[in-house]
Amino acid sequence: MSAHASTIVAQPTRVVPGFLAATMPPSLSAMPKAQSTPAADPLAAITQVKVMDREQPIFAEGDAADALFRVVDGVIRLYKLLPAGRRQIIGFLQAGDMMGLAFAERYLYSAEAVTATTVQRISRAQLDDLLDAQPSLARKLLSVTTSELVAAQDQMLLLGRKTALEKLASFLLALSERAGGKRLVGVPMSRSDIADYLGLTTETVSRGFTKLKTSRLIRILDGGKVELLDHNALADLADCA
Amino acid sequence: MSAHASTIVAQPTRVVPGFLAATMPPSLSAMPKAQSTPAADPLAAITQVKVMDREQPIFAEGDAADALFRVVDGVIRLYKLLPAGRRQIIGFLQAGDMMGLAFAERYLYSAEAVTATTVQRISRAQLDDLLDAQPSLARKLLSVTTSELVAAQDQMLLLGRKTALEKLASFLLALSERAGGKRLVGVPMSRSDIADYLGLTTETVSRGFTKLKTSRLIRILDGGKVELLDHNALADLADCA
DNA sequence: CGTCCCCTTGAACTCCATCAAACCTGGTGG
DNA sequence: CCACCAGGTTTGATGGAGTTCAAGGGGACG
Repeated sequence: MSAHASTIVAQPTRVVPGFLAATMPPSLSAMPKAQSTPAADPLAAITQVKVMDREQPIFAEGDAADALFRVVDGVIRLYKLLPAGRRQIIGFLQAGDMMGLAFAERYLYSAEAVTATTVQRISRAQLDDLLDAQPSLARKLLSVTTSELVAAQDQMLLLGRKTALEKLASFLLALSERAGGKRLVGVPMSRSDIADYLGLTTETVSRGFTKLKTSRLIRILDGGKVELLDHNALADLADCA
Repeated sequence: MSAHASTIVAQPTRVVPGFLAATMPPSLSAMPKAQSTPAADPLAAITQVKVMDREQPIFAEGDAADALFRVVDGVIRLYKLLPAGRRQIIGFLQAGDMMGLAFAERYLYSAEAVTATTVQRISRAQLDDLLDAQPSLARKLLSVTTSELVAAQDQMLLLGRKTALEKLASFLLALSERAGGKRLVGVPMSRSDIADYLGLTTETVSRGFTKLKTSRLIRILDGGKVELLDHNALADLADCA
């Protein structure tokens, strides 16, 4: 089940961006400058760093949930499966995001690396201790979780009430926003990942990309990069009909 | 916008079920026996009780988010709208559930009473004070929010990857579970509410009910009650194809 | 008793899924 | 170094689940 062939390092030599990096500002994802905020991270003391290859499993739905994880670098997908094999990707995680923070015995979704990834592993027991010792941490976690809930609610609106093209436009804009609003957006996940995130099929996603391309709203570049040519038109598409 | 024609009472004379009533056990919703757990609720001291008629607005997306609410009795719907008028219901709230717990300036969804409803209003400022005074409260709220997040993820799976009939079966089972696993489930919301919750149309919901009825999986009774005739068959439908 | 609203049912359509095949691309081994 | 191969992607043709449009019940309330 969870045979992670990943490297486990004792403790990171450099401190990662401040604890709430991903959720507070639009996230300066993957900042390579070393220890910028040395005093910020209350979790740093109890983390193990794991480096993972792309397409590697991190944990699976149903595994004992004895740890949670924070993404330091790379992209991770969280997903749930139906018995028939249908997959719904719950979210893509990037630097600063956390996962596994459910107070349940077992993980309720699976996690896999999309790209080569570095994560911090935080044991549940140690986190509980830390929560006792440092009550303000609970408020930070509450804030993080609330943000996730807000994102989940937006995704419900998308899944339940948007058309294929609207979903795609929303997705690209969300990626762009997450990366700081750039015109050039990295899209490291496959068409089938995108499809399973948006409740579509790979074919429909592909056709959507083609349509956005021929409509001059985006340009598709090498290396999984997409250029947003008309941010406004995309935004119109994303929020409306 | 937010012209609530509701009664505001100073302070409840009876204490409502313990703080996490709805999320911890399958929820003994609406227990009419008076003050059962007198010492349990840390929020009781800062709440105002509001009694609302059915179909009344509580707050709207975009309103200043200066309070959060806990449902004492009745059913409430939370929803988001797309400009074109399409509606996605984010959730139905019942006794014990909370809403408005987003650390944002403004509400990110609208809330309306489905049935006649009693809610507790908790001002944000007072909650913040209470969180300072009583740090353990943050952990409880974290736990509540995490449960909501889990539910939201399940709903994403439903919206993205289930068929109309599977959605309906899942919905009925969730209602039943929430009510303690009874065969007889109260379904106080309209077909159109259900449709907007499941990402369908009223017509499809209606056809689904008919199909479940003719398949002998449910029976539709008066007063918005549904009897689940074959729990197993429904569960098969709900989790799979 | 009438009216309104919700629910149900029917018929036609449409968007997206499904099935199928060609295309591209990066990695591999000869 | 290049041909080959495997995987993902794109494009095409067809079909179906669910929507849309439309009309007919049925219950609650005045």
